[in-house]
Amino acid sequence: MKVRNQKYLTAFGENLKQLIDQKKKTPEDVAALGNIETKQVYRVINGEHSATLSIIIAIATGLEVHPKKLFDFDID
Amino acid sequence: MKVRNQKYLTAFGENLKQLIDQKKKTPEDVAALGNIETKQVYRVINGEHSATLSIIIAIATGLEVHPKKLFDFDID
DNA sequence: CAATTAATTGTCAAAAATGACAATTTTATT
DNA sequence: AATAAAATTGTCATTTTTGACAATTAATTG
Repeated sequence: MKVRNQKYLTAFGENLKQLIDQKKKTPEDVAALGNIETKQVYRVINGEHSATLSIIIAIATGLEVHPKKLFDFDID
Repeated sequence: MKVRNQKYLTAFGENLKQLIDQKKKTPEDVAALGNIETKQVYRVINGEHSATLSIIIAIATGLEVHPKKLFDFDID
């Protein structure tokens, strides 16, 4: 992965994890509803990958939240 | 490109274009400030690619807007 | 309208993300 | 503690994005 903004990716993953918990879902639930691999969800949670827009939208779909919710946090 | 959600990518690009105009910037300005290639910005505007989170964040940086602004629109 | 500059797109190698399944680790149950 | 089930991570081939620069098209100026 291009380490352009690892800090942001980590924060993004933490926020995603919180949202999943708040929704009382599991990464598997999200993946199933979003039609992607479970591993992709974990990769994003862990900040391992700079996920593509397609995956991000799929996760929002699987989470049943508006995509902007995934970005509704601040760093530093 | 994986054609998982071309419709969304197109809408995302249109929204981005509007934001750039509103900010009275050019794709080149955004790219320069975000430290990415100008072509990347055009690719996203045109919905050609499912851009990575890194690129999306770089664009938000270059635009000087909060990343969630890039997702603040609805489809259909 | 020619010439110069700015804006946008093409190309392709290199790098990175995705998908599919296996493997491992963790958690729950007895 | 052992077993079974669930949750999380590893691997690697395939597909896709990114970066760098060239090439083209559009806009502006003289």
